Amino acid sequence: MTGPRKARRATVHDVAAAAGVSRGTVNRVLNGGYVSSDARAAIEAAIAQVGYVPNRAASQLARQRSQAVGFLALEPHSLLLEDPNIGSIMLGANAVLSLADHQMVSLVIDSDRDMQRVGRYLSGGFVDGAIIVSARSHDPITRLIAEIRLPATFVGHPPDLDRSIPFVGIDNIGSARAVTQRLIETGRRRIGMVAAALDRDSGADRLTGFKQALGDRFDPALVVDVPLYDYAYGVKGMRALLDREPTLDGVFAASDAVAAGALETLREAGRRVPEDVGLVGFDDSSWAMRTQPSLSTVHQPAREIGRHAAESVLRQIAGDPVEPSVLLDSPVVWRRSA
Amino acid sequence: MTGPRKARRATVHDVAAAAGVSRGTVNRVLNGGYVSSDARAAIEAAIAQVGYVPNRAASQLARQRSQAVGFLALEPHSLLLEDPNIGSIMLGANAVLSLADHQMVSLVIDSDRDMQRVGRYLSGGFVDGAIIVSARSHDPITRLIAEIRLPATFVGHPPDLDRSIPFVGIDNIGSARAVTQRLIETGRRRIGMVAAALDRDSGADRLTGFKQALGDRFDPALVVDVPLYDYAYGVKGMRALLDREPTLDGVFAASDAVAAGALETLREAGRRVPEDVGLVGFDDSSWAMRTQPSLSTVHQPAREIGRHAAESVLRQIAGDPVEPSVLLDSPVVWRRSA
DNA sequence: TTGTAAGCGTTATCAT
DNA sequence: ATGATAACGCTTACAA
Repeated sequence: MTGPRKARRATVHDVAAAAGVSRGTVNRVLNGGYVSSDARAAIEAAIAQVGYVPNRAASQLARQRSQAVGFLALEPHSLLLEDPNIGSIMLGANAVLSLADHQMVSLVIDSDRDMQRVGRYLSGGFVDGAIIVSARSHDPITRLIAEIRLPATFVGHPPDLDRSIPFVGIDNIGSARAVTQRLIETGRRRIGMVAAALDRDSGADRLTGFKQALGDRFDPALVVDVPLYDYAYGVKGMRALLDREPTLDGVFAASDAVAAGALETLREAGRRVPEDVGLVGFDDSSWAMRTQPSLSTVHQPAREIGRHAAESVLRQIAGDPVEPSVLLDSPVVWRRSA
Repeated sequence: MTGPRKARRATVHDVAAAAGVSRGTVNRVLNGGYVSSDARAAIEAAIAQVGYVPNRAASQLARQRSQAVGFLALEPHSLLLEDPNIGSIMLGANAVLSLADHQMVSLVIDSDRDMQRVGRYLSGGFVDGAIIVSARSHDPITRLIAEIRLPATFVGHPPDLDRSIPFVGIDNIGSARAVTQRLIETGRRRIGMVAAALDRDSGADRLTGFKQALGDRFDPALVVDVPLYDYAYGVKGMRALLDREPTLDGVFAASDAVAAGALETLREAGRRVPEDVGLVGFDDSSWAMRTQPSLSTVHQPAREIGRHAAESVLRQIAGDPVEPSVLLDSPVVWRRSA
């Protein structure tokens, strides 16, 4: 219970002394190399005895790499708290980084101050690469990364992408088209959309897909848009839509959270789903299974996305060629809401 | 577009050369100290000109500290994906660390391999301290932290706490008692509990509070317990409870997720909430507002918890005294389910 | 197979 | 106010 607040940590030097060999030899048993079994045994004993733990900062400085990869989510806090996919993306990415013996460090950016500090962290050589979720290319971090040529890949398609940074994502347009298409096929005639986050590529693309599916029958009056992928905005958007077009019988909500809000509004308005109105969402997030009825939606292969992003970064770090973009399959899953 | 894969980065040395001064002087403008304004101007110009960015690994090595604090969530992936509070805790912690110019790095532990690697990371001097969410003291990481005397504080009360590590949390027993109490006061006579995660202190404490509130009227037959705080287990637990005691009119679910599952089961069984059965949860997570009706529950001040934890770690790093434990207020919030 | 020594980029001490 | 210079702990040629 007593003792120095911070004991001096044993170094390679101490191990070498304890084992009666040179530091070079110690390093060889640590990092692989030719060592006699006598020496190896002595050194391993010494390591245990003095309680040696390597100092990564020193190693990083000498090697000029950190064996760490940053994971950044660039978004108002809401992302971290609300986004159903981000956790899975992290886990997917971590799984492959872990296998490659890289430490994933996730950095939260929640203020300008954070932005600055993280910038310094990244440029400080603390990570060999980075995975960036939902960046826009005017983000300071994005510029910084391009500038310092840090191996990085985006998750999601930044709108005006810096072509030098690869990305992995899904085909929002195609999936939105597909999900709308089925709404049409199941006989809905007046189909509206609660679009969201049109300032992001994902939001804009989902609207584009919706338009494409409807073709000539597309009616701009049947689209309302809200700023965020969010339950409360789903409520708001659906109310507006219902005001404009009380006879509507199909709705594409830009995300499951939005769909959940829309569902609540429809219920309040006395519309049954799916009997009176067919409703589809996007994301296949935890919302989708929790609503009553469960939501038909587009599945995002979040885990896979994370894996691919990590692989892409690792390849860049290794200096291997990478695909500038990969789009993963995001199939429509039909449940009960449409 | 062309150029070296990785440009050599400018160092203090380069800056010094470009400004025609010594490295010492450069360092002084970087880290504060007496510098003539001439020199300062020249150096600042040189910094911009050569594009100097400090190397944190070198700095860390020299200073023997990293200005970084680790954030670890020790739990099966589910935590990261499901736990509604963890994001808020992170944000709260990050806010205070950020103000103190510390980088929060969150490390995911999702496998034994991760555990090992993170262990090395922590002992490698990459962080000056750590915040640990939901550890148990037999966790290897917990032992390690105690061993290397890394400044750390727990979030949540580890069951058999290593007294040398402070913690911040809430009073699970008291809050469970309070929430059960109100169930009693509103006239419920046959009150059951879907307990969960009894192998954790939070789970066990909530059950204890429940017992305390009921006193003599506590009936062990009205408690079922499930392994995890989870919707699916809520369904399962509630079914079991209903089988045992069809006449029950009040239920305390160990978490909002569990309560949501229980709610669904009650609905399927034709019981109206709150008319036939009063239901309360715990956490005040996003579930609470999403269910129909919304859940009465116990509010966890997650943001505050994060802040306190961060402050505690910073104080330890600074060598200041810290409270061995702080319990934050977790008020009951009444909504519509009871 | 093992030892030696020169870095890696900063910081800190001590003269000047 | 400024300039040398020695750490910091590890890696990596190169010698032996």
